[in-house]
Amino acid sequence: MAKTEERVKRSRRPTIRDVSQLAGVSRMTVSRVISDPDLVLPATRQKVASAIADLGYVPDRAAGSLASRKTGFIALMLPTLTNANFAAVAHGLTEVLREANYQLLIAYTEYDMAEEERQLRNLLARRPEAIVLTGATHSNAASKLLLSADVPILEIADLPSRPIGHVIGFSNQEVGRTAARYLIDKGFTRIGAVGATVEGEVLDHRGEERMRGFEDELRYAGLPTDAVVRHGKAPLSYDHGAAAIGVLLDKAPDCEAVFAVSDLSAVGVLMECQRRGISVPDQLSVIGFGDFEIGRIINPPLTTIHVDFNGLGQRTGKTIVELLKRGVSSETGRVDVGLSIIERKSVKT
Amino acid sequence: MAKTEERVKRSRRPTIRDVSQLAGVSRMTVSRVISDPDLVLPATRQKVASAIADLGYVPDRAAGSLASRKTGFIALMLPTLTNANFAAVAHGLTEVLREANYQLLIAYTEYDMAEEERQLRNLLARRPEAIVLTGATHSNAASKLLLSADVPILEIADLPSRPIGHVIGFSNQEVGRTAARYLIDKGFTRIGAVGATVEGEVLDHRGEERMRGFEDELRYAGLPTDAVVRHGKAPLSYDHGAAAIGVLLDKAPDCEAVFAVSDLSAVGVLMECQRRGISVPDQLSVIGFGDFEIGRIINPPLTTIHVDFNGLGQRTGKTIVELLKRGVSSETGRVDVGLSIIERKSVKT
DNA sequence: CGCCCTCATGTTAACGGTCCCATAGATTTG
DNA sequence: CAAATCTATGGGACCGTTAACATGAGGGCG
Repeated sequence: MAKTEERVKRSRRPTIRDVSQLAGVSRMTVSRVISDPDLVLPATRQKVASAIADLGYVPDRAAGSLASRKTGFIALMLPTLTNANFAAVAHGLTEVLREANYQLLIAYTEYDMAEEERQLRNLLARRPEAIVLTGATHSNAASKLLLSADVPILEIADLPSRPIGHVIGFSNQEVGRTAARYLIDKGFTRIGAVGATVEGEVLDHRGEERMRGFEDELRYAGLPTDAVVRHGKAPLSYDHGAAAIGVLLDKAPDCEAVFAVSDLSAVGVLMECQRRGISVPDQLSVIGFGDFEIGRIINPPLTTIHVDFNGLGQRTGKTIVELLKRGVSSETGRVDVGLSIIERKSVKT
Repeated sequence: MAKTEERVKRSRRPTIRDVSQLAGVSRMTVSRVISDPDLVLPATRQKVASAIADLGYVPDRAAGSLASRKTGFIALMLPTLTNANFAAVAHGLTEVLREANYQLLIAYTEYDMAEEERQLRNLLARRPEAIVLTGATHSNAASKLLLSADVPILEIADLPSRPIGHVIGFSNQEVGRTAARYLIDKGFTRIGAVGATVEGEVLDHRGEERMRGFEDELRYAGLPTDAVVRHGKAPLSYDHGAAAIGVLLDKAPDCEAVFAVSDLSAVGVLMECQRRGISVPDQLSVIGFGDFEIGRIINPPLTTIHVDFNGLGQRTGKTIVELLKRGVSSETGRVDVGLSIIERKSVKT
């Protein structure tokens, strides 16, 4: 009178065992109805399905993960969620992964490398089947953790020279260079830029790459780089641009054209110029990066460098699905999704 | 020569067993070093710690969850991630939950109720210890699932009349009413609004509540509601506002003041007005909702209704931590975080 | 000096699924 | 028509961890 009849336990969540008993089949059959119904006779399937419905059974993926060694998690590490382009990446990624029944595990680092490491450790404990990282700069410890994780690693939104996994991205340096070339070709000679500072633990590597590319190209053209201003810290936003352009104009009042490492900053620049009565593009030309929606709507519409972030997310998702379908493949792909200039009205022609 | 000595298995991930053998202690001791180090003698702790480091051991939370019946997951369901205010909620929530070592599981529905149900089922299979929902309108099946989940449910960013769990939010109707009252008090009599349509499965309940509150207040004041325009579908954005104000002005060219259910739309309205040479606020006053950063930076700065979304997220996080600490408590709290008008320059005084 | 505590650690049995193999009946095949 | 193959289902071990209880060594105390 012990063992068997302790159904007295008041209302825990139903398990697969409860379902199997109610349906009069084995646990394994229930499991099959859930994960691959075609293996089960329609009549049996029906019995099981109604037992599931009656009990309100919801399978426990933690138990399933443990047994099958597949968690269905994909880890995504972002600098921040409060940036439309990163959100777009997450969005595109989800779209694709949803279909394949993967669940995204999102962590964000606030551009802080120590935090990245902590977050990574947390994520790894969940045994993701693939790991997606934004940007290519990681601490040593982080790299070691990643390497020993033994799952596909995807580095996106960058084009690192020494990647540790698959790469799907674009060159942030090239973004900077393209912006510079564009302005130089328009005939400007007094050219500046605004970005974030690079001190401390909290920094925006990808933005800094864009700044460097920009400076390189100015130098290459024999132009001065003294109007390239690093001000405030990531994440960049409208206020950043408004403040930074002030600093820039103090330093170089004769500046004719400016590159902002983010459209958000660029919009801040535009608004500050309106306030100061500086006409864009007549007195100052502005080019941004990111092609945020606001740039299209603002007056004057913002000339910017576009990258298809949503598509980048989708592409990453497809790669992951592909990779996981055909087992481990350690050949590391490298995809450059490229970039394009969107010419609008904020640069004088 | 069987059983014991099959360490030949080439390099699976190390388990707690490997660590315990290397450190010469039991598995339980390793477990304690990880989850509550104070229970273990410093010397032992040290041995274990270095075994962990040597092997690069990372615990498997799926196994841990199964055994301890605690997953450390908190589920968050949002309409979309591409909205700064929802992102801010996620942000505030994470800040708090990080400390307490919970991992956020984010799902988004694209304002689609069928999708909400699917997502909910996925989330539930992960056994979250609490579930956070935005908005208070759910399908019947979803409500049933939620109720039987037997974990705290928090409904946020709304103030439902018949809540199914804890509520931390504000009244979206009150937002609409407040906006209307503000414009009425300013002496306007020809007042309109722009929001999204309400047809089909995909809709923005919370936005619609704001519209209703607005209409109610107009009616209460004896004013016509024919300039309240529902156009396009959620998620709202800049383009929405630009398009919707066109529709509104066709219908009611004499409109003096307009409420946009989202700042994003409001900014679109402002920009479209600039393009059409309509002076804001001289010819048309505009008030928005959400206090998005862009509204502060734009010219003229946007008058809007502010809700502290980041704080709302934090508060939600704290409530969850509190709730989980002191075991199940089924008393359902109700917190109104309130709202405030931010007067800037887009409404004529 | 025996007794009882406390503290550090070990032992055992779950947790809720799925993998792998076995089995019995139905169906094909030479 | 016996053997081989296929189909639908079942049985048991196992995934990696922790809860709960057991154990044994040391310390304080009357």
